[in-house]
Amino acid sequence: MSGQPNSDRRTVRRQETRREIVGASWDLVREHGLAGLAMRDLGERVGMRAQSIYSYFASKHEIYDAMFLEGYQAFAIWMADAVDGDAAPDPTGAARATARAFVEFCTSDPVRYQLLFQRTIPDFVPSPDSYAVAVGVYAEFRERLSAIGVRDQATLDLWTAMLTGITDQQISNDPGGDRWKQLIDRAVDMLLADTRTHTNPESEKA
Amino acid sequence: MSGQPNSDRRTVRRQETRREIVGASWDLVREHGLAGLAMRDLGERVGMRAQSIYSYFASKHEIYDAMFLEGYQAFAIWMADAVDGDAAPDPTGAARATARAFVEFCTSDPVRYQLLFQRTIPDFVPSPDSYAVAVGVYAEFRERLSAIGVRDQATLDLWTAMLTGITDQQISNDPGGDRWKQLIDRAVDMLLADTRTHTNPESEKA
DNA sequence: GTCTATAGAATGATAGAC
DNA sequence: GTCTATCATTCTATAGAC
Repeated sequence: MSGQPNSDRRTVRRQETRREIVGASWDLVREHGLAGLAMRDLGERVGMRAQSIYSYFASKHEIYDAMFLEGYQAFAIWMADAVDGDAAPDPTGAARATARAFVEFCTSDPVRYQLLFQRTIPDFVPSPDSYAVAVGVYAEFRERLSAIGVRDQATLDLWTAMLTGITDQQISNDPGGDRWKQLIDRAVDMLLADTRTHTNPESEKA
Repeated sequence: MSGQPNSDRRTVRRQETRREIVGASWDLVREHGLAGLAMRDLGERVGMRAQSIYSYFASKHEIYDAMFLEGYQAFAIWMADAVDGDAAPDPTGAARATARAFVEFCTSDPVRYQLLFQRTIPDFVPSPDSYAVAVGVYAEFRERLSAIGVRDQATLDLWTAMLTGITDQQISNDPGGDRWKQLIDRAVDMLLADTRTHTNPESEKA
């Protein structure tokens, strides 16, 4: 039959354990903060000694890297799902849906937001592979905004500032609540009006 | 003449050294990040052993607390100065000046912004005294926005989200530049238009 | 692959001589 | 008030037995 069945099984088992370790890491950073991830705690959580984890990941940064990659993949799926349901909605509706999806993704898991979109872990740099995925996913998001009418850089910068501003305030000053989230639609309307004023219709086709 | 001249001199000398330590702390956190402040480095910087600093501050948190207080006092002065120059400007001009002053204060010293307006040092809680000063200064800022026409909570939240969003993006993605800062006037115009739409003229006098 | 043992480097803070 | 000496803790990571 197929060659090296033992080897395959081992590979599968190994991948499962790696996933388990990454999953436990997410739990721990949600409890103790992103920088508070300790190999000892992690080992205890998955039922082995801290040193044994090095059989699966060469370093702690490699674990962060796996989380970083997983986070961006989750972001791509989340944003795709958020638009699938709507069959050709009006422009305002589409813009609101995109903005809501983005803020909801970020605030639903503050630590993940921190890992993906803020620079807060000392000395952590994503691997080239993970970074490439991140860049691709970000390009998708940019296209989504482009479809809404956000095309030039300055306008895009204004949108990202507004949406991350709402996100940050929500996370910092009303975690678990919706004090800033409920301002999303109002913010989008405001941004759309501004965008239409500042976008030259001629250059839109460029 | 006056009693206890020796004691007075000692007190003055002591205050000077405390100031020197706090100043060196600012330098160090700008170099190594807010969490990267180490007592050993600090001692080296002020020309004494790390242990000797404990004669001036009971703990590292007490040093953070002194920086926190100093930062809010600097904020109050900065914002007051920013408006003094303008003799009864038009409403839009006043709003722009306030927004520019706020963002400029924050981006001119990212670590200070982090200490004052973000929650990022593990286990650091300002002392009641310092916190009281912070609350007072924040109330002043709120009044300043109220003068611009920002009175209800939701509108205030939208303004803070926009201004901190611009600040965060500027610090994170274009440190030292002005890519987001140059959007301030546009953002203010946008916010003012929105604020006038959402504010009931009747309730403004309330 | 998991363990014990341990290296090696930081850190904040205290005790007590001077 | 400053020093030396030192404690106590925490952490990542490696070596080698089993």
